[in-house]
Amino acid sequence: MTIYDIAKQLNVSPATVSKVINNYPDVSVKTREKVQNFLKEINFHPNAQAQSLSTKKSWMIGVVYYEETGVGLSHPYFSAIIDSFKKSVEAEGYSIHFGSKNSRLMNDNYLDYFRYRNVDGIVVFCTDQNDKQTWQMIESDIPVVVIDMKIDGATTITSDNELGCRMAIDYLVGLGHRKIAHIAGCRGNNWASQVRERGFIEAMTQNQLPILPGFIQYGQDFTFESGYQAMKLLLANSERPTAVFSASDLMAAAAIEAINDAGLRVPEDISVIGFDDIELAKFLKPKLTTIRQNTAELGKNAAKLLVKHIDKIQTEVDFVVPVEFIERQSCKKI
Amino acid sequence: MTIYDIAKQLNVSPATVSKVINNYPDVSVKTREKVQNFLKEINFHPNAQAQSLSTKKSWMIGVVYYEETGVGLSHPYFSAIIDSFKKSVEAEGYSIHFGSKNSRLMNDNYLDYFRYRNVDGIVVFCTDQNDKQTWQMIESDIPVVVIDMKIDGATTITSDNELGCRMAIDYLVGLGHRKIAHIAGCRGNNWASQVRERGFIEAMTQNQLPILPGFIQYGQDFTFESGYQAMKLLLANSERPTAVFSASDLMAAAAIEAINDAGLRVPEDISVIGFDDIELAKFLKPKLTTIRQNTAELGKNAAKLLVKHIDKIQTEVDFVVPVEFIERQSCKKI
DNA sequence: TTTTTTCTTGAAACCGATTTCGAAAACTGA
DNA sequence: TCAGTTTTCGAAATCGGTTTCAAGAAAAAA
Repeated sequence: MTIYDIAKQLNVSPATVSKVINNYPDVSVKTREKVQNFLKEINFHPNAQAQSLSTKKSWMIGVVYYEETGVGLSHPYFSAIIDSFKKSVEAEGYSIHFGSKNSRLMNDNYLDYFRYRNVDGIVVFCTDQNDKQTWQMIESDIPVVVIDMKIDGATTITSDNELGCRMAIDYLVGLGHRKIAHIAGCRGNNWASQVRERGFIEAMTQNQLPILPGFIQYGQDFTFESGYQAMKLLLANSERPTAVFSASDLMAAAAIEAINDAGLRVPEDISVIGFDDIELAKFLKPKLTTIRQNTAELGKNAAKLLVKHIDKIQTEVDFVVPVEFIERQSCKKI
Repeated sequence: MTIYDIAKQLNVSPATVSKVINNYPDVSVKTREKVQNFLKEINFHPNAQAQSLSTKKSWMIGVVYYEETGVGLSHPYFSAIIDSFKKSVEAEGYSIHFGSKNSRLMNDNYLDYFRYRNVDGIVVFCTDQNDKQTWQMIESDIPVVVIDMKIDGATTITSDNELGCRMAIDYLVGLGHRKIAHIAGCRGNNWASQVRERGFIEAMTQNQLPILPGFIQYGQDFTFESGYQAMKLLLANSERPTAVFSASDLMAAAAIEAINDAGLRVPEDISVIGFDDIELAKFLKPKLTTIRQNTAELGKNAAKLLVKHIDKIQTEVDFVVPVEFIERQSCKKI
């Protein structure tokens, strides 16, 4: 059933039907009601493709994330943000569509894909600063919002990582710790990882504490396994830390495991603090003290900013979402 | 840049350009190469909407899941399946598009939405058997695959829940347990919950063990909180179980917590076994023995079946994916 | 009542592809 | 060389909407 069929049935023109659907003012009340009733009756929904073709608006938001870094759909941090993002854009009339490198299209980058689909905007997740594809998208004419990374010239949303680091270190210092080590997310271009490492260093400096040699160890893409290795290195260090600040909860979990495996206990021997507050955190033994990223707000604001960007109301903002300190049981007074 | 522009540039007709793009045979080698080279040069991608409009094929797969039951995007079981599903359909040329009840469209059901978008197929997740919307979709002309539930007249994919239950109970029985209780997913129409409860009962019967009064307790949508309450009830029972088979890992985690809070220990006092093998399972103390659902296979086969369905190669299958027994440390010989 | 203004309406062009079908061009073979 | 085939090509219709604009109808002003 098309607007042509409807037009014929009602003895009006397709143009009129279209106008009713789109709430144009130049339709008389009588005609409008006649058409509206009929539309309701047959539960008419226009064809999205035809609509997009002529309006050049698809009401789709493209979503990309980078599987390579292991931060895929199944990472709880990511999926929580997407969940919230989805709800918010839907409230604005958009739907989300996942980017793909498609065998059929033989496209080797996401921008081409999104161009092909004519998405109205793109949200990019968790990537490194040198990623070519991310830059391609940012520099394109399609509105883009980047989550979890600041980039000049792009609209970005991030958690207040500096604050989070300060909270963590101040807390540990408050408990009397002075020998505090850091497990960084990775060595390389991951933005969050770099920022948290810098945040750690700054917070230590502000507390006039030295960072002992070997007290920063690097994970690999925030994974459990790499966190475990990093913690082992910290334990093998000549000086042993009394507290460890991990750049992610997953690595914190790994650290706890490594500490236990070394015959030591958390928090009695070593305090551990994480970052993220994924669901896992409260199931660890001991329950993990951590810095919570507000995934709901991140997703919601990403959506808001993107929609504004699409509507040309504003461009290029760095939006920072507050973090929250979550005290549980993995840290102890020294 | 459209095929018309290209046609003009190359002094051919739009029809010819289209034919080259779609590998029609009736184009001479010379012309074909001329066009192909140019397409490459300008990195041309046709307009998806225009294509869909004329071919009536959108190369999009609709995905629905039910937030109400808490089995949203952020549930690790769900997102792992989607992840695998996504990869498989992309290999076949499709992309995934999330269903939405959209403020703009004012649609109050997913079928209308998917009709509007002209998706080529739909995958439905985790619902109860009486869900009207699921039925609407199944009975529609759009190919549908349902994950995690069997329904007559629909193509479905499920884990081998019966086998999983048998494995769990046989294992516990092998360890000498006779007083085994079950925490069910929920009281109501959830398919997985019902099947596992039945599976529990059958496995107990096969082992000629009685199910003591009050030894089946119900959670609410598999949540932690409800699992905790259920376990508390089991502990308050006049006879105390020596082992608990939980219908999900999350509820098993809750059970462990409840047992500990009651001053008892797992597995020394009570053995606990879960279902799913989500990431969490290996982080619990003790590490959770559980039945692993093969999310990768579930997603992959859902994709395969759906594509076959779309291509009209086959319809209506109940595909069952094997489960795997994962022994960790939450169960002990009695 | 006539003129002017404001409301309604629909014909037609357009969005960017696909596909049919007839005709022209290029080959056959005699 | 010419009739008969086979290739190659493109005009035009189609998919299902939107939007402009001219014109007719109705209402308001004179």
